[in-house]
This record gives sequence, C-alpha cells and structure tokens, in this order.
Amino acid sequence: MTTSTIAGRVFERLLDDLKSNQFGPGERLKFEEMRGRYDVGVAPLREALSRLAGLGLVTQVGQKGFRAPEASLKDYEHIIASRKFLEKRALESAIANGGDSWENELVAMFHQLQKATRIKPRTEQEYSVWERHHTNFHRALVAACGSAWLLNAWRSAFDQAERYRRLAMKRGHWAIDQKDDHERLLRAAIARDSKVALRILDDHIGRSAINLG
Amino acid sequence: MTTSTIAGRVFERLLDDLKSNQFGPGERLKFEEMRGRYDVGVAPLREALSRLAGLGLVTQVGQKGFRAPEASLKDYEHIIASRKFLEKRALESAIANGGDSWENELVAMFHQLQKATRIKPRTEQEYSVWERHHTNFHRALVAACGSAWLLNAWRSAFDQAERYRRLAMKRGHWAIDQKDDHERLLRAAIARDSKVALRILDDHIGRSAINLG
DNA sequence: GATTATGATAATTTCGACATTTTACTTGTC
DNA sequence: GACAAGTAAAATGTCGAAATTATCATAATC
Repeated sequence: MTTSTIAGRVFERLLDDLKSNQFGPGERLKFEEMRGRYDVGVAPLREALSRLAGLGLVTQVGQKGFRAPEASLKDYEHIIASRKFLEKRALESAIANGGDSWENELVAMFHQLQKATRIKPRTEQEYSVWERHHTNFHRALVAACGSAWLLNAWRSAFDQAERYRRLAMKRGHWAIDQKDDHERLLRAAIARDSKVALRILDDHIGRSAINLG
Repeated sequence: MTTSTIAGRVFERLLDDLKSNQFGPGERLKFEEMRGRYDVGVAPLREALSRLAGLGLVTQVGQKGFRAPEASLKDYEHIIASRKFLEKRALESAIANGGDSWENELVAMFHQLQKATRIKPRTEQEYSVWERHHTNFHRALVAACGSAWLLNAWRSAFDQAERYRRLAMKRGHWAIDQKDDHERLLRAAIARDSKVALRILDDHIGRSAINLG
C-alpha cells in the first residue's frame, strides 16, 4: 500500500527503520543524512518526523531537531504493561462482537504468520517480514473491538513494544512464537472462550518482557 | 510557556482551536485560510498539522489535505470509555506511588480550579481558561502514576473528550463541577482511599457522557 | 435525461534558497 | 590547567514560488 505523497512514503520507511532500530536510542536524526538516505527534500521529511513525534516514536526539541527516543528498562516495562492492558480489553470486546469476517481475517492472518514462522528469519529484513505478519495477526485479533480510539492506542503501544523487542533480538534473544501461543490464541478466540484467550494473551505478552532483562 | 519555534506555537493554537470546535466536524482545513488566521507560512502549518494527525486530532488524506475529525455519538462513547479506563488505572497507581510533591501540586491545582469555577464562564475564551484549570487538576491527579506512556495515552483521550464536551456545551449543556466531584476526588486521593476515589472518578466521567445524548 | 469527457480553477504538496540558532573550536584570561 | 568568551561552521527552521494533483462547472455523447 504505497501512499500517494512523498511524506507518506518516507513516514512508512522511517517507521520501519525506527522499529528495527536502525537508529540507536537517543540518536540524532540529521536532515542531511536523512535526505541522502531516503532521497527526499526537507519538507516531506519534517512532516513525516512531526507525525512520528505525535505518535511518540521520535522526540523533538525546539531548534535542536529530532531524535530517536531513549530506551530504558523501566520504560519498556511500562509499555509492555500498557500493551497488555489495552490488548486484553480490546480482545475481550472483539470476541464478544466479532462476526464471520473477523474470524475469516483471523484464520487468514494466522496462516500467513505460521508460514513465516516456519523459516527462522536470519537477516534484519527477513525479520521485518515476520514482524509484519505478527502484527497483522494481533491486529486481526483485536480488529473487531469496535472502538477506533482503542485500536489506535493499542497500535501505538504495540509499535513501541516492537522496537524494544527487536532491540532485545539484536542482543541474541529469540522470542518467536513460543509455546504455540498464537495457535492457542486463535483457537480460543474462534471458540469465543474469552477467559482462556485473555489468560494466554497475558502470558504471551508477559513473556516478551523477560527477554530484555 | 511559549515554544521557540513557529511550528510549536501554531501547534498549540491549533490544539486549542480544535478542542474548542472552531472548526466543525469534518471541516476542511485550507492552507490559505490557516495562513491568514495564524499569520504563518505553510511549512510550520503543515508540521503542526502533521503532529496533530499523529495524535489523532486531525485527519489527513493524501493530496486532499487535512480535516477536523468527524464526530459521532458512538465515537464519543468509545472515547469516554477509554478515558475512564485509562484515568482510573493511572489514578490507582498515582495514589499508590504519589509523594508529598504530588499532594502539593494536587491541592494547588484544585485551588486554581475552584477559583475558576466560582465565576461561570460566559465567552468561549473564558471557558477555555476554565478548561485549562480543569485539565491541570486531572493531570495532577494522575501525574504520579509513574508511566510516561500511560500519561500520554490518557492525555490523548482527555483532549478528544474535551472536544466533544465543548461541542455539547455549545448546545447549551453545562457540566461544570457537578456534585463537588473535584473536591471529593481531592479528599479521597489525599486520604489514599483508592476505592472511593475510583468510584467518584467513574461517576464523574460517566456523567459527562450523558450531556451529549 | 443521464453519464461521461474536457478544460479551467483552486488546492495541496514539494523544492531550493535564506534566516536563525546551535554546536564546536579556538583564543584569551585567571 | 581550568574556565570563560568569542568566532566559524554546521544544523535547524522558515519562506515564497513551482509542480503536481484534485475539484467543479461546462460541453459532448449515448
């Protein structure tokens, strides 16, 4: 889904690069470098960075430019807790409200995730592909929650968590689909077993927090 | 607290104008109009709007510019529910973690809010002042929750809710400090009575939802 | 009469250059 | 030697115009 504006495209690329930690925590994002890297002018760059600043994925200080956000264990714990909190609530609603199309999308996304999981990703790019499927599956889970605002907030927490997860991965921690969590989540969701689904999700998200410790 | 960049200043002004519904739901935000209104060039305008888009306070469609977000009763209910959900969680943490400086800030903000509440605001501008104090009090309540991410998410929900609240106000609904909610919240918070505080907050937020019905 | 081309107008988006501020370095002083 | 002041270089932020794209009224076709 390529956007029609340059600013939109560079936004997407920046989002990817931030989530995959192409820029270290706190690193300054200089315009001349970025201009070369993405081959765009300053105007769309600043727009993309401003939008990311609104999302909390870069920080901006007046007259001092943009930076990749700092990273700390405390911050990570808070983000994990928030994601857990939001995703559980959204999942509960989705299980209550979801219809046939929700189920269909869910099994489709699970299928793609499973295909991607079979081959252990080796390069950063391969891992990006896996993360996309992983995100798609979790989004499909909560998509039917009915609240656009909740979905946005969840997505924000999920993106920030992904950044930390991949920081951990760079240090050798692998956390790909432990204990068949995703398959169990799928089954419980389709069976409309809210209690079981929430418990699995809680463990699933909680476990990812340990990997950075 | 005036920001050093033009983009930052126009961001703040736009935020105020959006919250006070200077632009109707779905209204297109044309650049020539905005340029005149705020007396700035397009570059800082676009940056401010992009940042607001990241926050979800304006919508952007490629090549079709920016718009004030649509408004619907359903959306409002979801935002109210989210705000309740987030603010209760944050308040619970704040009551558990807050120290002396939290209490001090809280009583100070309550004092200012009370002063502002004594005079029933008449103009839109006077109401903006009241809203600022109101926001400050609620922020002081949750400030000590310990999680920067949670605070951001809460602030986002609160701002969106304010927009709807003031939309209701324009239609003649007054919802200023009913039943001494704020004083009772203050007392319960200082007394570290989490259970009572959460119940008051739940009612307090819930009541504002009715005003648009 | 309804629907589809067509062109003029208006709007958004982008670029390149300029102004302003920060940063880093050098020099001078205690 | 440490610290402060001043200066050059680099980076951010801003403007005005150009390029691209959408919008809307008008004319043409089925």
